[in-house]
Amino acid sequence: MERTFSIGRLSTTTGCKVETIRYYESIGLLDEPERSEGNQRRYLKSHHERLLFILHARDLGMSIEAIRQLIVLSRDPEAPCDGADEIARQQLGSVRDKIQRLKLLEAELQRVVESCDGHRIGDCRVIEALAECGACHRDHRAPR
Amino acid sequence: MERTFSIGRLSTTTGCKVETIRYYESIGLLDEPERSEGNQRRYLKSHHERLLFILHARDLGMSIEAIRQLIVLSRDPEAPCDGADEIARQQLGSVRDKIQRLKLLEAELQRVVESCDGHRIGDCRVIEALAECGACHRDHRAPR
DNA sequence: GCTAATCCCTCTAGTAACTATAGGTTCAAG
DNA sequence: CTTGAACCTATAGTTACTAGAGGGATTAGC
Repeated sequence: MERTFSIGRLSTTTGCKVETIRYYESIGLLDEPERSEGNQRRYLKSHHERLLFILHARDLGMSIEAIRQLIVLSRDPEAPCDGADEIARQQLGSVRDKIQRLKLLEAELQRVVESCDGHRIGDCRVIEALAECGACHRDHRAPR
Repeated sequence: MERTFSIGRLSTTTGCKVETIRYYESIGLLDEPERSEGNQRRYLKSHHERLLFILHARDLGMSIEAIRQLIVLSRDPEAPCDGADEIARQQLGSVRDKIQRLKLLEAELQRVVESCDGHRIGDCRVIEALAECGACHRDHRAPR
């Protein structure tokens, strides 16, 4: 019989909170483990591995749904690999996209921060700068 | 009397959904407008300006709480401007931080995507690559 | 073998920042 | 004056967890 361990140990060995582990089980990402006589969860090494997979993917910004799809895909080694590859590529695209948008924000915030040189709100342009459109691409115009 | 306009018009002139406008009112970011005889909201230009301010700040990644603080600050033009400046600076710091972290992710995802050259899941390394630690700084180790 | 401390259980509700739905009322154009 | 779009409130759902209450289980030390 393979050695088992408690939810607390799974937590400390993965850096994932106990509540989060139970949450992942409740939404079907982690298989339900066996239970002790007293109804406590007893995990196997396979659970540890699966949880690390989930945590890494989350760290990389993947949604729970994307991870769920990867898990489904991985169950069938004969399936074409395009699906898994595609999910990772999409994620890469969205990360690059976020970087681009954040860089625009950075420049804009820089402008906002630099616009302050007074010492009273009345003289400070931070709030004014935020009220202006600046680099904003929002579709708005005067009401009428 | 200043001209007033409906919530629908405020929505189309700002690009903010009707529900979101009502939501901002409910949490106290937008002042409650007057109502028509039939209880419908009637906005003034000042509401339009305030909403744009909120939307720009949100676009720049500020939390509702930060925006609320800016609004409170702006009500007193004699207040020292450090508060407003500080909020914008914090935001700038957190944006720079996010960019840094996303760049790390980008490199890691690039690695994951490049690791696929098979055509069956069994040969594809995308899933394996995600199961490995790679650049992860998570505090985990084998369970015992 | 017993007891205290620690761990674990379920269930419910809360978080941010909206979004959506249901069921009903008002407004404005023709 | 009718009709259809726009509006109203209230409630519940979304994502990905986190926190709390009120209990039972396990384990380390004596």
